[in-house]
Amino acid sequence: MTDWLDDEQQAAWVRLIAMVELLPGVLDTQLRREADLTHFEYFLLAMLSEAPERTLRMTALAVRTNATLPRLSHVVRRLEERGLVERFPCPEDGRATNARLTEAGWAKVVETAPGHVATVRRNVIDALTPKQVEQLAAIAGAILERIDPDGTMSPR
Amino acid sequence: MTDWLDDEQQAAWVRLIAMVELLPGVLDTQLRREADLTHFEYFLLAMLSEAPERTLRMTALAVRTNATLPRLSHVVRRLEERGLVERFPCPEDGRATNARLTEAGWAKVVETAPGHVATVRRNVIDALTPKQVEQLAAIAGAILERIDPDGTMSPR
DNA sequence: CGGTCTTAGTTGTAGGAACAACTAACTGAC
DNA sequence: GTCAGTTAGTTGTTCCTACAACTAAGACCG
Repeated sequence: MTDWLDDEQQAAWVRLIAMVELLPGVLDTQLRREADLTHFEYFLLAMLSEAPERTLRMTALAVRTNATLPRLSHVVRRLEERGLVERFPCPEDGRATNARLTEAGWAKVVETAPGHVATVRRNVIDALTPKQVEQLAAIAGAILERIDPDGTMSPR
Repeated sequence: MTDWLDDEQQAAWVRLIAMVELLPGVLDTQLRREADLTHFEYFLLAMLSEAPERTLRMTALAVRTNATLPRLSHVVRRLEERGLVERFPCPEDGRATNARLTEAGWAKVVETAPGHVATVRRNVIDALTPKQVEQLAAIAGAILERIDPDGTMSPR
């Protein structure tokens, strides 16, 4: 076995895996229950809500949510069917499509955010000391430089 | 908005989300390419490989891999069809089923582990200082106490 | 302009995961 | 013993995601 992990590394890795495996489920479950949204859908709506005109090109939205274009296309279609998002062709570029948050979509975000933030606090932030929060930002940043060198999802 | 996150917390959270969203894909892609396994399947085989007799009851395996029993049942069936695992009824309890790693399954783990460990090193461990590896273990441990209080996945 | 290449996005399909419903086997109370 | 309740797993359905194929529009080049 080439170059195995030592005990310290092994411990960090096992816990990281466990966390990475469990955290999405925790977030999805809460959002599912309270807003009938997956975490990905919520995140997508949140990205739109922060954009100018609450509008983004599909490609830009894909970058911000770290989704492939096909995946995004499916998800946006479903959200459009629920009236939370609308699509319209981009005037400047006939190939492009814009996605815009509807009023209902904005209301959904506003209504959903507090419960979501509370979940994040309860399960992550409040579990850590302020020092650890700072460390976590640095650690996650370092790992992202490896797995997401273009910084598409979290600009650095 | 009740009790929002401050900038420091926000930064840590955004990066954590990005990492949690991207890391599984990185692991899955490498294992898929080199061993035609998902990370979950690899992890399952690895758990079996460390168990006495390379055998575990389905329920015990579900706990260690943090899977629901239905999910585990499907995955083990597929692995059994590929000859990597075999199932047999537990002699002591007629309800129970044991899953055992076959020779082929063991060989698969042995052959796959080095590449997997290299990926883990490249994308995570080597991105961090030894100090940060230590911090990561503590941070992930603290979060797991919230999201996995029974410590099913990573015993503490 | 006509042909090729690239970019933007959609659609179709196949595979995995969550959830619910079901079966089989044990356990404990009367 | 037998009947209610619990535990162990499996099976089936629905939804989501990844991957591949396709369409349409702009860009570049002669």
